[in-house]
Amino acid sequence: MIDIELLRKNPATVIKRLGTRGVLKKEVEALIRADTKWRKAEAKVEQLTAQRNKLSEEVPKLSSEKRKQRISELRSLNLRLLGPTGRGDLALLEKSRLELWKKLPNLPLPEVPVGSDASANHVVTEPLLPLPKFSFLPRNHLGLGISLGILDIEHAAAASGSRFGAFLGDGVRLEFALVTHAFKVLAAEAFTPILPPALIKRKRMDAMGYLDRGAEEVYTTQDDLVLVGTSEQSVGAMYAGQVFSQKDLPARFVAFSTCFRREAGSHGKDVRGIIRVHQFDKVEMFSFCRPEDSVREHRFFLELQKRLMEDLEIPFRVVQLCTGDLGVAAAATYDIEAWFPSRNAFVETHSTSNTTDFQTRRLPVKFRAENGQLRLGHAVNGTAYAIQRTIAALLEVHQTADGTVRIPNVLRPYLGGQDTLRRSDERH
RNA sequence: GGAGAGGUCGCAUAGUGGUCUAGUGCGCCGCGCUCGAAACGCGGUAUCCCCCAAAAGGGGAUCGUGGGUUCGAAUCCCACCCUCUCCGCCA
Repeated sequence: MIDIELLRKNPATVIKRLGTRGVLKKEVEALIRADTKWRKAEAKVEQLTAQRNKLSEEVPKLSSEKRKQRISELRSLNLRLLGPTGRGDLALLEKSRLELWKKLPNLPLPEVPVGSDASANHVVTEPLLPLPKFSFLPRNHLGLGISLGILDIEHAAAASGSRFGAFLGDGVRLEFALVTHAFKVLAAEAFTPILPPALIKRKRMDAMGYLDRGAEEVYTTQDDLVLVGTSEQSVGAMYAGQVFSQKDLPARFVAFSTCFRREAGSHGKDVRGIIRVHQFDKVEMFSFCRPEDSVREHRFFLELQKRLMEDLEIPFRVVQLCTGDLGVAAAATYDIEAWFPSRNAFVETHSTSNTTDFQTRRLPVKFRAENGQLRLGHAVNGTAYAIQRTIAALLEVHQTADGTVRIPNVLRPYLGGQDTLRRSDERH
């Protein structure tokens, strides 16, 4: 949720900044009106309540005659308090105010390029590594994975239908190698490793900003729990209500979890292979920090992501999302896009967002500043490795003419020194 | 899933319808005493929201959560959540 104080004090700024991401002026104005009405009603109800409390406190001191009279007065006062102009009305006003409030996305940071959709995104960094040149027609990750025997779509479909995949053999070992490497690199940067729950309470998911727009992406259960689409949601949810000491910030976490997405709005997109599936695994970075540090923390996350991709020797570029392409909770987002030779294109493998106080306000997550003041924290999240997409990119980039795939140096120690992925019937 | 116990201010505890603006102890902060410290004494020490705002101030809500009874609820009633102990089931 955005800062409603800011909206009250400076509505023009909020309208302008949200306008850059496609929020209509009337949506913001509707909230202002609802807020004003609610505040008036709130003041009125509180005044009646104060009066009620005062008269009620005196009851035990009154003589029995006066007491009867006072109690009947209080009964009628309570009727007013609870009636249509009292608390009932207030509850309705509060509800509609909250609904309008929750619908507004986060304010983009000033440096975010303005644009209406992905076509206005800025390429920040061109690939540092040269794009691979092949003397043969490069195969896609799906064909490679199947022929290497590390990817099984067919049997996964038998179990679960479309948009599912299973890793086999070296594919499994490759996943664990990536996970182990990410945890190793990030542990050295003061990230606390965490294996969080993948099912979280609906209200926590709501606080993280994933239910007001895009709720159709979320798998639900019969138990008021929802499946996470990223462990960012789990880690944020875990620290709902937390008050950190300032000295413990930034509080960094590296999480591994399976992620579940319905992909309801992506009809026909990336249907083949493991680029876009209902279930995937991801190592995720998450940090709670001071507001004045979140921009720096966000850049730090981007640097870590670049390093993790460089370690895999996969060419990539960095894209800064424009205002119109930002997720609901994000104030600024960078994507990393890896080179996919079979597509002759870059495909998103990483994303890192500064969500400022949008999520921490509702969770809430605060910290005790050195002067004793209680303040809202900021939250920053970012992909370390999205396993399926990363393996897909790795297969494509490091494929060779004979159908084998070179394993990047950095991963070999985790694989007992193995340097190549080859068909199981070619081994020995 | 079943049985039992419990959830009150940072921690520990008191509180079974109005004297609770939730007491006490510990911790923490400030002041006093002291060369300094300990001890001692005095004062302070939650969060959210509304009004008015420069500040001060006024008001409301919160005793796990949500309902209910009542003029009035930490206290009575109902439902739920969580923790602990045991049983069952299970990886």
